[in-house]
Amino acid sequence: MRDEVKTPYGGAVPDTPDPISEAHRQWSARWPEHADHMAAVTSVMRAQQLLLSRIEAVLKPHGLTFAAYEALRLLAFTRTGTLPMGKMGTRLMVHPASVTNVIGRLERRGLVGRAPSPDDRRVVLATITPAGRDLAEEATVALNEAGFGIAALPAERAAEITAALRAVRVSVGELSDE
Amino acid sequence: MRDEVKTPYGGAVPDTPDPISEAHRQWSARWPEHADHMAAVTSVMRAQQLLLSRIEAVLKPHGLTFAAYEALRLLAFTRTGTLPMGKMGTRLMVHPASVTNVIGRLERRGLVGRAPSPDDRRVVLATITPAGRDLAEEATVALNEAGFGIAALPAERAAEITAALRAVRVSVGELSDE
DNA sequence: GGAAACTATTTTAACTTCCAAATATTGGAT
DNA sequence: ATCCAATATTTGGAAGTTAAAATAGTTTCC
Repeated sequence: MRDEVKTPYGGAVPDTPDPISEAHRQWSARWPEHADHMAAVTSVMRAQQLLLSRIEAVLKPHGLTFAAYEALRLLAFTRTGTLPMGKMGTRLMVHPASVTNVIGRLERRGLVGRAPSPDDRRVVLATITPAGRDLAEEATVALNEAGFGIAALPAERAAEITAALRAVRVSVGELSDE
Repeated sequence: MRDEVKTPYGGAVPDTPDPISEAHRQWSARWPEHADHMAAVTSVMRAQQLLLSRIEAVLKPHGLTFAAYEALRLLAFTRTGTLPMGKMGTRLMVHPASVTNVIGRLERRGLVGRAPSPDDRRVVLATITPAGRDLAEEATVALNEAGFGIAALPAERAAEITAALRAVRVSVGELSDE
């Protein structure tokens, strides 16, 4: 009886020992000075894919995608539980259209309410409902218990990743160097 | 005259100095033992978003998305320029349906051809055309020149990222520890 | 030789993202 | 007072993703 783990696709298994080292070698042959950059970018892409797939698996039983979870958590972390749509886009760093989309779906499920701002009628305020708060809390507990998909990774390794990637954010100008 | 860079959304600017440190602080207050994992995962997500947006900006003038570029490059790197659809999915680590999708679009543009395998008629072979090769080469040069979106990052920093993320791939079981 | 099991690809359907183009609303300059 | 430029959100459309089901072809094993 085979085990048949039913991996979601983020868990697909490569057919070479380490596809990234492999690609690095290939690149080195023709563009040696760019091979490290290529490998770093590919690593980020692949890590993101793996992590996202694990996180969504944790969230799925709670009926949330990662995008929905982030939106809900953002509102839950706000004192009043309310934020203008535009502000949410900035904080989550996603396109305004995406915010409209996610909040629309959360609204239909009664997890978030939507109302025009009294101060500026162009602005729409999203507000988390009690049900939304409960779900956010529940999902957060689940994610923590799952160690965000990398429970097996020692905390120091995790911190190294954050540090190494800070350089990317700085280089791209998201962060001031300081 | 303001500069108005017209940032694609990956380039949105946060409104706090470092949103990730911020989140780490928030998390530490309630779930100290998970804060590092949370921050690492968030960093990967954010870095991916930033890099993808820069890379797609480089690719756009050539009429390619990143997914399309990867498929084309994979074929171009093959000696014969031909690969079964399934194999492409494995190599690129994407769902078979995505391969069908991307190859379909490339085929319509004459960059790739498609034909059933003579050996096994379940199998469909994708083959890069001369036009496809030219475009792949052109796009690769552009990406190299742009340093894959992180030209400003010293090669050593790039290598650190690859090393740090290898731990994720190992922890998730994509790679054997060796 | 034929039924059953497995494999490869495509289709369908549900989501997500982003961009570009409306639509409103506000606020500043004349 | 009004016109014009900026701002906030939504809509519509192209792409990409995955899961699940449908189709077709191959193998395996009595």
